[in-house]
Amino acid sequence: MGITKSQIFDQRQNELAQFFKVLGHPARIAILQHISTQNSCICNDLVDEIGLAQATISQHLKELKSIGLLKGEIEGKSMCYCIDLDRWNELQESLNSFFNKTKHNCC
Amino acid sequence: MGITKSQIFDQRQNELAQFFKVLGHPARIAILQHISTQNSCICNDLVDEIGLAQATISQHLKELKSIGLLKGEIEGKSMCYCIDLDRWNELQESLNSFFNKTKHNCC
DNA sequence: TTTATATATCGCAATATTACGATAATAATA
DNA sequence: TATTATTATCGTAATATTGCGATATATAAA
Repeated sequence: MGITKSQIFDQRQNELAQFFKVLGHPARIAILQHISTQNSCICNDLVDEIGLAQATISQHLKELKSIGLLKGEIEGKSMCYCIDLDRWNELQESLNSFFNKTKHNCC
Repeated sequence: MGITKSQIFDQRQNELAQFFKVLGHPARIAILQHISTQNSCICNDLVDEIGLAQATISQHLKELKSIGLLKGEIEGKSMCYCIDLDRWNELQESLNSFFNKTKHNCC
């Protein structure tokens, strides 16, 4: 197997899980943290900073883009990757909503 | 490869990522949601409710236990799995702290 | 135009995850 | 004690993820 049975869950559950999944890698956490400490955010910095190969960083950036957390603009010969603040806040709310709705104590 | 280079990240980054990773599967989201709607929380219910095999549910429960989100007590011949509310709140705070510290706009 | 720089994508190998049937372990019940 | 019910674990197959070198692409600079 190895394939997640997405069809037995609803869209909200799949989306929420996908979002958590993308954040579920230390390199992607580190990338977000590094970007947030900078005023300019260029991929090349990340390769030196994080210590993974350029191809690997590029792949992680792609996943962060896939859930809308990063937006990238071409700036000269490099890319300017930044956190999309609207999406960031939206996801934080979405996630807090899950936490607040789900918490329950029975034991 | 396929192996995450945890050693190049700090403990906080690895922990945070691990936490996100465990929540990054729709079955585990569904399990938490289902448990939170019940006063008694028994694994056997989950198998019918979620639609995955008993062995699979048991595996997912184990992962949720691994980050402390669930606590289980033996109750007769079945298990009572519940959300550990202290840990739940702790993780929610930890996660909000990450979101609040990391958000930044440069573009 | 040529060269250098920056990023994305492809292809692959190693490892991890997901799912499940079979079976073990444990406790209640007949 | 034998049976039934519930959950955990083992073994395995299918698929996904991680990471990287090689290469393609695109822009700036020489």
